[in-house]
Amino acid sequence: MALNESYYSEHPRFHVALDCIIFGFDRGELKLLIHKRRFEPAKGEWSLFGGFMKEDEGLEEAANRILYELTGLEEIYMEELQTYGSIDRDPAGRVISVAYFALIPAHRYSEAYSNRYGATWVGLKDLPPLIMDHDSMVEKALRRLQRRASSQPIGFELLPKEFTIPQLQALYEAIYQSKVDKRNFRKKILSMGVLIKLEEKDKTNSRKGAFLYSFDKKKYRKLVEGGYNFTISRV
Amino acid sequence: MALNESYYSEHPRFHVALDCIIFGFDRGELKLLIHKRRFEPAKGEWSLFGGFMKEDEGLEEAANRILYELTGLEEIYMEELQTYGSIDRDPAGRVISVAYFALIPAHRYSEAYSNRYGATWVGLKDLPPLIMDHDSMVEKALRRLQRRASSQPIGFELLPKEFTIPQLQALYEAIYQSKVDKRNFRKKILSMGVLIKLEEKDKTNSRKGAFLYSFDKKKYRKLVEGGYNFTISRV
DNA sequence: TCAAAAGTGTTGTTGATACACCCATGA
DNA sequence: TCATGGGTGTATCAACAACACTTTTGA
Repeated sequence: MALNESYYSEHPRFHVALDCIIFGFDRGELKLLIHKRRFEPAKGEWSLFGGFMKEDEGLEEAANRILYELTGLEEIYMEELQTYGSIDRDPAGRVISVAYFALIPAHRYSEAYSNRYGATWVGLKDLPPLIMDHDSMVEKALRRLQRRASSQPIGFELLPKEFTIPQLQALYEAIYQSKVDKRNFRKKILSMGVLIKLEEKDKTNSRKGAFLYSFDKKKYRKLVEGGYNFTISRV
Repeated sequence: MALNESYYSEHPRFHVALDCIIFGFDRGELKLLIHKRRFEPAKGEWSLFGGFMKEDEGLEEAANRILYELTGLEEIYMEELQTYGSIDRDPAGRVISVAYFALIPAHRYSEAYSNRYGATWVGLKDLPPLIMDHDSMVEKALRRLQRRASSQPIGFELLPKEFTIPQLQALYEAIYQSKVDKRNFRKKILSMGVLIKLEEKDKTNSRKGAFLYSFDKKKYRKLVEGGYNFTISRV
């Protein structure tokens, strides 16, 4: 800190906040975890989850802390989305906010946390207006999700360890917000050879039941090392 | 500011800096604009260009200011790369740095600025070690540039308004760091219909001379609106 | 027995790749 | 006249898109 003072002290300092755009997939719908803000300004309005960075933590660390506090989950998929720093983005003062985009397996998110923090899963189509620039963060996050989903196997972050192909397809349809051809989808995803077919079927959605699969992370890693490109086309 | 005090004042504040990864293309080589740092810590070592954000400017504004001060150029292609905020990234104190990735037409960059700021164009392959986490910024920026170049027509940001196809191809080869087939490249780029063939030839590189082209921005915009996807494959 | 979701192949089209020779020109 | 870089076309292959019927089973 002594150094800090001597070299940089003539420069202004800013509050640094983090906002998390948290996606989940539940009942065939892509959802966002939001809540009603509990402090001024804009108390009571819908908002993303966020918090201020502390003196003794790094950025990523802070984002992980906030996600952990909110969900009790660790090792969540998370990446930086963008940093927002307009002068007047927060009416209560100058705040630089780093937006993070996270995917959580909704089934692992417990109600207990929901009650504690007033968190609510809201379908993307039923999203209320959010405070400040949070709407544009969500918009950008969705575009990022769409791009990522088509070039990296991140869909699996949103599903249980064991899932069916129709479930996976429904997830992609929710992300792309468009229908996908059943046969082509199966062919493509299975041809990559990164799904492990299990013995059991899941019968919650049909009488016939659909086979369960799991994602073979190791095999995927090897493919990537060999230059393989995961792609699921958008239309 | 009154509000700021009342609501947020219990939270710490941080220095916010910006670092610019500035690419240029000159003599068939992809280059980076760097300089020897003029203040402590790490004075005299190679560094990206950067600066601290001021109280009365937004993030993008600050990035544009820094680029303008350094190059005298406006309307430069620029996008946020990532925000770096490890606790110990700067030995002199806690600084959150937002890294920006910029493309400038090297031919428009004047020597005058170079002298004033000690700026130097260095080929990517001859890059000296940079201070702090700047090396990883550059690495990430290069990957970003490669991805962008293959899906958006940003190559033109690095070339003069009028350029030849061999020049354009050399640029792509420099970005991808690999050779590209001449005939396939031509076919692909011309089939998109966003290049306008001019009358003149450029004879600086061959006796025969190569026809000059310019990029048709309007046509490109229309194509994009119609759902067109610019792609130039990587290999 | 029937409703509802799971599962299955083929064909045409398109885009990517690989590849070798002639052209124009100034020195 | 020749050395240098500019310019051109075709054939093969892989990936994508379109498309309709059968299977299973619980109610």
